[in-house]
Order: sequence, then C-alpha cells, then structure tokens
Amino acid sequence: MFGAHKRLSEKQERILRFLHQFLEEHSYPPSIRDIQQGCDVSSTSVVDYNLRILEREGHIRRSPEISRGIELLGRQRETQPAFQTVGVPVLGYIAAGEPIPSYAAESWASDPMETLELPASWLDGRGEVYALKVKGQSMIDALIDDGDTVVVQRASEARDGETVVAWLKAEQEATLKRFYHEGGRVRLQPANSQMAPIYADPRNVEVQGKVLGVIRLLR
Amino acid sequence: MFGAHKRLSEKQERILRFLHQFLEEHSYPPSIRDIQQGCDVSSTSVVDYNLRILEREGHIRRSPEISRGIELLGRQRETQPAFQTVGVPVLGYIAAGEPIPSYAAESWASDPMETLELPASWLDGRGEVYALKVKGQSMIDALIDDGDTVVVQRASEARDGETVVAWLKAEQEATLKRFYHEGGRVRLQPANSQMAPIYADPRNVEVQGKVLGVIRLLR
DNA sequence: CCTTGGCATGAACGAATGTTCTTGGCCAGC
DNA sequence: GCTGGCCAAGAACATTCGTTCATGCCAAGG
Repeated sequence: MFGAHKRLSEKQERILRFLHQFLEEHSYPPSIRDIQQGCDVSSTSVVDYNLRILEREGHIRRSPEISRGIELLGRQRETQPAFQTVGVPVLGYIAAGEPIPSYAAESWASDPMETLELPASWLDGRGEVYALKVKGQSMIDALIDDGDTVVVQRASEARDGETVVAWLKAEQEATLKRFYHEGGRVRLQPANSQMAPIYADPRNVEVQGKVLGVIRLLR
Repeated sequence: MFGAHKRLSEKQERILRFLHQFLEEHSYPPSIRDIQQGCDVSSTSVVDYNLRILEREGHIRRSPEISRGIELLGRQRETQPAFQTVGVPVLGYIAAGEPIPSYAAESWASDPMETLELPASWLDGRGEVYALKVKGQSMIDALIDDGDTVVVQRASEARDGETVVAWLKAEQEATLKRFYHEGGRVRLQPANSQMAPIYADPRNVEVQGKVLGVIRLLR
C-alpha cells in the first residue's frame, strides 16, 4: 500500500507533536534548532535524521536549503484554505404553503437565524449560497424530513435534471423537485421515484434556486 | 480609531500582496530575499525598510532575528480551530443484504476509499466516526436515497430513540432504524412514519453504530 | 564473530537570511 | 538655499540555520 505509516519512534512522535504545537503558536514553522531545544535533543543532526524519516513516512514535507521549510501533511490541515469551513446563513424555513424567505445578497448583515458551517470545498466557486430548514413533512416525497436542512444556490433558471427550489404561484406552495422543460410546459419530478410527477405552466413556476445538497443532523 | 492604516506606497502594497500569495502557496513565510525577488526590489534593505513600515502600520508582525519570522495580521480568521474541517474516512457501501465494512480503529492506515470533509464542530468530542455510502434504494424507508452518505459514530449499544446502523443476522441485512427496547424484544422504527416498524429478537440485532447524520450532495 | 541497519551524539562547514551602513534623489517648508 | 522627512540602491556584516562528517551503541541475522 502506498503512503502507509510505519511505526514511529518515541522521539519522532515527540517531534511531530512539537511541530503541531509550534505552528499553533507561531504561524511560521520552527527551525531545526527550535526543534532541538523544544524536544531536548543533543544535536541538530539528530533532528535532521528524524525529520528525514518523518518525510519518508509521509508526515511532513521539507523544502531543502530553505530555513523553516517544513510543512505538516495529512491530518487536519492548518492554514490550508481549501480545508476550512464557510459560514452559510440559514435564512428561514421552507414548507408547503409558506413563502420562501428572500436573500438580501449585499447585506451580509441581514441577520440569519443561525449559521451553518460547511467545508469550503463543497461550495467551490459557487455564488450566493444559503440554507433553509424544512418544517413539516411536506417534502417527504423528495426524501426530505422535518428538521432537515437544504443547501441552496440562488438561481432563477435551471437546466433539465437539476433539483430546484420552486414556488408554485397559484398553489402558494414551495417545493423541491427535479426540473424538466417539456415542450411548452414544465415537469416537476419528485426525487422519490415512486411518486408521480407534476406538470405545470412555466408562468406558474418560479425557480428560486438550485439545491446543492441536503443535510440531516440527528440529535 | 486605534491602529488605523495610513496610506501605503505602491511598493508596500505590492509586498503585502506578495506575502498573501506566498503564504497560500508555501505554508511558510517568505524570506526577505524571496520578497526582494518577487517584487523586483533592488536591495534587501529596501524590503526591510518597507517591512518596518508595514509592521508599524499594523499589517504584519515580525519576529526579530528569526528567519521568515513574518506573520500576517488581521485578515480573515486563519487558524481558528473551531472552523476547520476533519477528514472522515468513507469506509465503503451500505446496502441491504451486504455486510457492513468494519472499522479497524487503531490502524489509521487502513485506507478508506475516500475521505469526507466535515466541519469539526459537527463531531465535537465524539469518538470513532466514519461514513458509508448508500448503494441502492433499500434505505428508502429511512428517507435515504441511493448515493447518500451516512455519518456514523461507532457504537455497540444504543439508547431508546437513537437511530442506529443495525445488522439483522438472520436476514443478512443492514438497515438504518430508530432503536427501542420493548420488553424482551427490540423495535426498529423506520424514519418514515408512514412505514410500519419491525420487531426483532435482541439476539438477532447487532448494533454497529449510531447515525449522526445524513448527507446528500446533488451533482 | 562479523556484518548490517536503525538510531544517537557532537562538531564543523557553508549557504541562507536578518541587519546595518553609506550614499543619493525628491520634495515641502522655513 | 538649506534642512529634515520619506524613499530607495548597493554592499557588507553577523546570525541563523540546513547539511554533512566522523563516531559509537545496539539488536538482528548470517
């Protein structure tokens, strides 16, 4: 297997722990002599020796000839931007028969009821993203339960097959469905394949956003 | 106001931009000569001079006598531990009629098929947590679709009302249900309230873990 | 017994890097 | 015109720091 971690000696583990601690405190990596002092090692060459092993075992990466050129690998990253979370505002509830809260884009200050932390990697370069809590079991045909959270990217159009937050004007009803253009009308297909689709007039359907995901956190 | 930023010269802004860029790429700060090259400056003393100003104006902090001892100040939260993600191993698939992959706890090396990034705040102090991908629609009565991901905390016991990953020995079937002791038997309640519960002999039910959450990422 | 490989020690070399000194252009204000 | 503040260039100087060398202990294995 590739990248498997062999057993580390006590000194090596101590150095690894010191690296984590130092990086939390200083925001720049330690020098070899910093490690030497911090871990009660007799010589810099010992540190160098153990660092080579840590690198070979895939725990760190070193940049030769560069002072403090040590990076922690794997594990929870530190300042790695791609592995941080982004706060997504939870704007309100979604339920059949109630209007969908609007998203005042520019004013980040329009205070959401709460904020949902999501890994930045899930959102990539997507634009305005917000979240809605599902109230009641009206979305059960989309396999979404009471209390679930849906993550939505604001959009007013959708391509065939995308799951959207749709507002049916006449029925005064919000719903989550797969979206298809079909000739002059629109087909809204429940996620649950055992349910029948809804056909609607395009003028009666207002797309509010695309559904990026559904999250159900239990207790 | 305290710490107000005075106007920066063009060279100073360029250095500041270079600092940000370098830190994103390298995870260790640049040396003065790195900055000199990256910003087309004639001398290291010029860099030093401008760094002093940037420090005086509160944009950076420098550690004297320490190579690469430059820290960016302010900015968006960097190393905020509560807002980081944790890699959760996706161990395999769960489907009715197939055994559930076991989680070799001690060997971090037992390589998962992939890793799911989750905000650390969702897991808090919980112990061994892993994830399973749902194959097929056998979990549809728990409102879980093909392709969904379930996040599981390893456990062999459960309290009433908790949702568990259960293995029915006789039926050779894995399932996600609410768990209740009821006299001498066990009631397994589907999440979908429209479905009927299953009653089983405790000796036939093996609890593998508690379900922390369900995640459905669309396209 | 001897060799081999993992591990540790101490010292030194040399490159990387922070710091300082000298010099000089530009410009507002007295 | 002279002065002082701001900014910059070029060159050295002094540390810091990565790397290497020589040496020795010790257990596993032929």
